[in-house]
Amino acid sequence: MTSPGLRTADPPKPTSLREQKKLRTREALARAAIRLFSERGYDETTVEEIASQANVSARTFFRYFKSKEDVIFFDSDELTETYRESLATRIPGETLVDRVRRASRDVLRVMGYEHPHYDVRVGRLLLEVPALSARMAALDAQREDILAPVIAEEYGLAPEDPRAQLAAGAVVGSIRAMRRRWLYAGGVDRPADLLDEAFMLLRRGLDHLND
Amino acid sequence: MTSPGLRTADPPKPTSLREQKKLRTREALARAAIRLFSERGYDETTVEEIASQANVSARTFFRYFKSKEDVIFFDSDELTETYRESLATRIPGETLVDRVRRASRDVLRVMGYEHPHYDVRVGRLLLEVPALSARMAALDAQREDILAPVIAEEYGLAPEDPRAQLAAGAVVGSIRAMRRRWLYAGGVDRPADLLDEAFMLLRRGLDHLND
DNA sequence: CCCCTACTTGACAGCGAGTGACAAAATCCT
DNA sequence: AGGATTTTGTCACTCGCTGTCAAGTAGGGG
Repeated sequence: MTSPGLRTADPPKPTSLREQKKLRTREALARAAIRLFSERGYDETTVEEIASQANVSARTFFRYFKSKEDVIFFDSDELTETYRESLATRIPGETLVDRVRRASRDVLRVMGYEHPHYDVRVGRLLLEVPALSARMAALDAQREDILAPVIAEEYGLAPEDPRAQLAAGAVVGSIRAMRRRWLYAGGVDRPADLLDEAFMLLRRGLDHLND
Repeated sequence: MTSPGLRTADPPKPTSLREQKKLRTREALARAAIRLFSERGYDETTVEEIASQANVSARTFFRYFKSKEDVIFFDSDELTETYRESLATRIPGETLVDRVRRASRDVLRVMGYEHPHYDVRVGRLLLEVPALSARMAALDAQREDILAPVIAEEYGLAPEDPRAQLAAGAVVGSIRAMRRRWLYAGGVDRPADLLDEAFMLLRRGLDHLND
């Protein structure tokens, strides 16, 4: 609904000389931004500086990213799609909780360890900088909306049943809590481990939804 | 941590002639802002216009509110305190879930029906306008931090036990989901009713935390 | 009643994010 | 190479927000 991403017409081989340069510029901007953000903070970094580090004008920055914060979230559509597809995939014998956990882990896997959100410094910015935490909240809401009908179907409820929406909210809320813990409780744990712990605890609660 | 509110020194009778005028100005600004926001949207309303409606300069607006969005959240500290105190109060025979529900209802009660957040139009802004949803997320996180040790104590866990934090995240996530439902599913239900439904469903899940 | 002090306000200047318009430069195609 | 297309830089502008400073206003003491 918000960011169209950069996935519009790659069928005709996007590897023209022009496209390569664009890709390099985009990456240079993203790298510079993330480095500056984590070094000096978000508000303390101006778009002018980011653009300068990528040997480009500030105006050009906004041609690649809709906003300053977009440089952190430009691949969020891809991750959301991964989540949706993994949730849609059913593996025989797999419980609902396991399916949700698999989907969450798939998202982490697609992100990869070099993803900026894996950086604890950047991660904290996601919670502390209003513009970023707002995007984060929107993404969580998006996942709730994806998850709710899946839960509803599993329990034979209507897609918009409030109980399913509530359960989805609880699941996403749990994940958010573990994310916060990861970022503030030393930051030593791996996100995937905390995720596992969350789902281990969620299983009992969620399994009682159809009492 | 963010907004000091307007609750600093009212013991020595804040009803001097000067204070009265300040209060009226503050209220005029808040009313004008909320009216303009809900009529024309947040981004479409400039601080200049708000100030003008209150017969005051834009500079003065920022003397009363730290930011444009603060005009919506200036009483959030009071609500957080209500939540904290209600959670700290134990009523004999009351279960934990009932206690959390009571605290949430107390917050709604203190807000009162004339509170801007009761307005569906304003409420949607809280989810859609980045600056506002970021504040909302921060408030939810704050409540999680208040709730987690309460849950921990109830189940004999350490205050920072991840299970308690996760449960708190689930509870707050559930409430957030019901809030979203209230704002988008027609907006006919009363928040308090959805809250009750949420806690009815939460009871089962939460009661299995100490398996 | 007046003046002194403290507080409040308005006007101005300035910064950074973001956008529209237009011209210059790079790239692509033939 | 030349023309069409795309990308980029520059300029100018709006709006949120802040610092500064001078002017205005209320309250207290003489």
